[in-house]
Amino acid sequence: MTDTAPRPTTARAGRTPVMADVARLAGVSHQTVSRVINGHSSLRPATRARVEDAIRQLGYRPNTVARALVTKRSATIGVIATNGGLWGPSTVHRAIQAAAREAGYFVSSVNLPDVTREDLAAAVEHLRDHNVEGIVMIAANDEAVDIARHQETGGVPVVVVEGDLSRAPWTVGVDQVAGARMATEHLLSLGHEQVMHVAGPQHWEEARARLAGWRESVQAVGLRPLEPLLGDWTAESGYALGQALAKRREVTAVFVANDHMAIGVLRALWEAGRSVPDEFSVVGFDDIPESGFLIPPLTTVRQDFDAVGLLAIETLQVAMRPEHENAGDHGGENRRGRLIKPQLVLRASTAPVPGERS
Amino acid sequence: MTDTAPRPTTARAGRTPVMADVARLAGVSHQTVSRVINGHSSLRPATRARVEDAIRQLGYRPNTVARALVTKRSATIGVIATNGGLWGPSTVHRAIQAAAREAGYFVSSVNLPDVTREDLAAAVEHLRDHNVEGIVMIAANDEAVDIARHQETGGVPVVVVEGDLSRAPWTVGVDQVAGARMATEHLLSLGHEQVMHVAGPQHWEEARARLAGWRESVQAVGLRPLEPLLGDWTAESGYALGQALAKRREVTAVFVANDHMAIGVLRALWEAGRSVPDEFSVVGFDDIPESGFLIPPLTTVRQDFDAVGLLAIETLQVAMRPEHENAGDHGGENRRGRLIKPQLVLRASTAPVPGERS
DNA sequence: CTGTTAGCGCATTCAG
DNA sequence: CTGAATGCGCTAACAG
Repeated sequence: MTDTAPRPTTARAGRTPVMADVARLAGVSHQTVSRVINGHSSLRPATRARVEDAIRQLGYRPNTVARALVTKRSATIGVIATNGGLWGPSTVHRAIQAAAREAGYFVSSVNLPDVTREDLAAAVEHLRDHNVEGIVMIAANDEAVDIARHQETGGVPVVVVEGDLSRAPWTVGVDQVAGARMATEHLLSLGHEQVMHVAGPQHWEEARARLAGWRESVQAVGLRPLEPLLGDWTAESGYALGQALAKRREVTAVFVANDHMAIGVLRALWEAGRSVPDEFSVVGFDDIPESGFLIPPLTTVRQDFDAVGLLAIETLQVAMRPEHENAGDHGGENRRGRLIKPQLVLRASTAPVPGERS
Repeated sequence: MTDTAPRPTTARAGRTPVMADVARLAGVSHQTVSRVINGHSSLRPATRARVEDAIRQLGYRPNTVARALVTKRSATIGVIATNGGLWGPSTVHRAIQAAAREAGYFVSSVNLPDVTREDLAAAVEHLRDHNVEGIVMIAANDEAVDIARHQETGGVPVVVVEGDLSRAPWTVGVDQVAGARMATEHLLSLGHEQVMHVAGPQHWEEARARLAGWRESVQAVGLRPLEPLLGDWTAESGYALGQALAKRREVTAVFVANDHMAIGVLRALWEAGRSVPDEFSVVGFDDIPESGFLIPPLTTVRQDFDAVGLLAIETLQVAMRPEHENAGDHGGENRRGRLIKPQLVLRASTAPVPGERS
């Protein structure tokens, strides 16, 4: 910017060195430098050493932007997060970042406050503009999955993180239905005659899956499922729903769709004087770090988010391979996905129904 | 990739259109296209309209990578988060993303699991490689601030988010000391003879600032501060420390450095049979969404993270202006920063000391 | 007001 | 095994 007299035959001081500077110092052409950087095999060890020396001396670092311009690759993947700071999605996000770094990818994230179709589309465009090689969508609501399914990404492969393999060609996640069943069956096995469900917002696939798992389990023992209570993932909604729940003396057990809502439920039950677990059993979902320290410590379903992150990146790498370029076109034939099994964590918020010994 | 016969005079089908394609369609030079895209003023409305039409027809989108190569700007800012999923930093992170988008920036984030000097340096390099125009560091521990202070960023301005203006040239954050004082003074005003402090990890500036605020307040009323209990931000550590705390009958009030630890403290107190707030008062810090639904609802200090995010981006934009290029060289002369005042949220976990009417 | 000429920093043909 | 040309898609001077 400020050089008025460029000196073409020598590295200009104070400027970040470019490949040509290295070449000059090593006494080779700039292609040769390019070759050692990209680990080309056919190079005399001596020249390679000279070049590497020069690189070190100059503190040269390849310009990723220039490289991306010519290769049309960027070694970066995009992440679209559509969560509002929820613990689960945030944790997955971090796990994905870590896994991506491990795999040598840079990651660019877009956090969407609202999850309208337009915002989502804009995020994809944004990421495409930056030449991302693949995209991971976290906490996909229905709109997000639509975009992924319809391949409205200009050929950029998308891996969706959710608990239903049937909606997008590439999916990874935790088996939500299985988790919900574990929770519900645990409650049932304790002798509870009915198990209520405090559900998450039904435009989230995870919420629907947990509800489905609960319903299946209840029906499996010949019961007619109660009308579920619908929350929005927050402790506040859990509290409101918990107040209603506390009044229904015939109910003695509830499976709450996440731990945050469970906190609200616990509070409402406590306020109403219904002792947990003596009179009432509660199971959550997520195993947030605080769950073991609530009053009482919460029995819940743990999801291995690190595994999800790893799996997401692995899957994306497969999806990015050229032979899968049109994975979406096969209407599901080409589907690949894997769900991780969750785990029930037993704590003090569940107990046999009063007056029973199960 | 697969075109074997490029047709130089016409837009190749199936390829994403470039500027030249638009120019051809509009019957102008590609430079003119560049001008309408960059909102140049001197353009005949007619030509501009023709070009815009062509852009729309072709669905043309400028190639950001190519643009970045020549302008050395990228319209993206980097965010380095060194939190392990803590609620505060994560929330700030989202707020920053939102504010950056609003300001027209793309953001690339790097989440560091470990916060070693090397990792931090690597993250900075990573971001520089991608031509970020500025960097925001969240939840800076001491190593992070060192890097920012010593300008080891190759000229890329860095804004640090923390509660101490004196450590880095550009800082934004919440006034931690003020928040801690509000919490402690509230407890003192309730008539408690002593206020204990459960502190965060002392290599975090926030933790030290909250401790300092507590200590100041205690000393201000002529008391000798007790030896603080040191935790690590987690509910688990809060629980362990809370157990020790419960045994000390002379203590009736505690200011806990964050809400997560406070959850553990609440649980330990409850287990030990020390009723909150009747026998014991507890104040937290953060106001996580669950705080109002704990047993009992937690009195705490709320930080306006959205404001922090906005301020961070504003500050970064100032720092990125050319005249500030060497802000770090002035050894503090050039310092700019602003702290946002926190707010005490009164709930049910605090009450006058037993047998008093304050 | 618009077109022409360069060149950003690199990888990719092709020659030797 | 290495070097010389060519161009990725765009913006920045300069002309006109």
